[in-house]
Amino acid sequence: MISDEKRALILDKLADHVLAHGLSASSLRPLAKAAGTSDRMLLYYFTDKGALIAEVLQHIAARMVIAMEGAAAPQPLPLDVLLTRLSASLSDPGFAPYMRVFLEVASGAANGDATLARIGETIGRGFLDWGKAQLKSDTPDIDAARLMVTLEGTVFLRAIGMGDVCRTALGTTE
Amino acid sequence: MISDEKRALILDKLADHVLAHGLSASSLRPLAKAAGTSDRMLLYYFTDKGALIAEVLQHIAARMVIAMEGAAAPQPLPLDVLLTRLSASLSDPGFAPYMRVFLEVASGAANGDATLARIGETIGRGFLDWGKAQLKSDTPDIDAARLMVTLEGTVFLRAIGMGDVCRTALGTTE
DNA sequence: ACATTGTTGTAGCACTTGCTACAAGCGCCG
DNA sequence: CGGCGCTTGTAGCAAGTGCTACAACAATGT
Repeated sequence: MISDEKRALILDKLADHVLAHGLSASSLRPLAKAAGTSDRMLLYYFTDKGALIAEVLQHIAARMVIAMEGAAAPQPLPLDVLLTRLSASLSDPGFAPYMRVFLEVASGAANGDATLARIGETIGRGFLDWGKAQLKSDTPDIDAARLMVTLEGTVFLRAIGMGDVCRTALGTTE
Repeated sequence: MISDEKRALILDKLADHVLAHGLSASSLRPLAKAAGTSDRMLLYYFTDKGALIAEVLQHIAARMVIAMEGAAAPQPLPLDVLLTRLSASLSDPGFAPYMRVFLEVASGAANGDATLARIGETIGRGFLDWGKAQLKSDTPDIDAARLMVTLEGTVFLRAIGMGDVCRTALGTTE
């Protein structure tokens, strides 16, 4: 087998590459080069390309959770305030890559990839729960769902150059 | 050159294939088979794969506009009513394929494909205007933006199996 | 010292990708 | 009829895809 540290190190570099270039540019040889090894070895470590991608995405999700904890507000906030705050965070250059791959995962899932669908849902549910914890609301479930829907909508629209529409919808100027 | 009718007929079949199988499964040879011709001929008709995809997506967008006109309400509706109506329409099996490729276009755009970004924005702006025309509102621009953000959010979330969250956010039961 | 086991490099396979060279067929005008 | 240009089929290329066979190496325990 392989040592856990080495595996974690490789996963880290693989995650970097996927976050920087997207899933569609993540075939075995580029990934191997990014991780400082060979495609041959990647398959030795992860058996399958599917398994590899699954692990890398889990790794990326874990990183995202950590990044989100750093972005958490000190106390719960009402929906509209949280919306503008998080909407700004999501377009932050440190955070945008996560949204890009999240979007790519969703697209793959919509096209029938069951693995991507499963991972996407896991990430999404985590995000939803995290949002609910940030919310000050009498109806936390409903508001968390609204938060989530709106935020993913802005991710979608910003991807096609309609960030202005997001700003209009949220009533923000910057 | 090629006759306009023949071109339109081929575009139709290409659009069918893209709507059914997605952009990622739309390489030249499958597309050619779907259109009843050869990859050689597709490149003869469209010069480039990029140009081909661009034309097919425009064609798909035009079809979507027609489909949306059929789904228009007889008179303007307030935001919340329109939201539940359209949200249901978007998951309709006749409409969902358009949302799937729209999502794929957005994902490609987010990953740096300028052509997809341009086409995605064109489609999105058309959708936004159409929504505004359906709205009964004192602040049509704001409400149209909110409509759009929310709808695309539901498309995103449904792709990863979180349709329940969409229902919670919109307060619908079915 | 030796055999066994785990790790790695080299080379390659079978396939798909977008695209092209070449030539054969086609109709059309002189 | 002859030539000319538009259309189309055959075949193929160079690059990239996931994956594998095979052998060499290193480590390790007996």
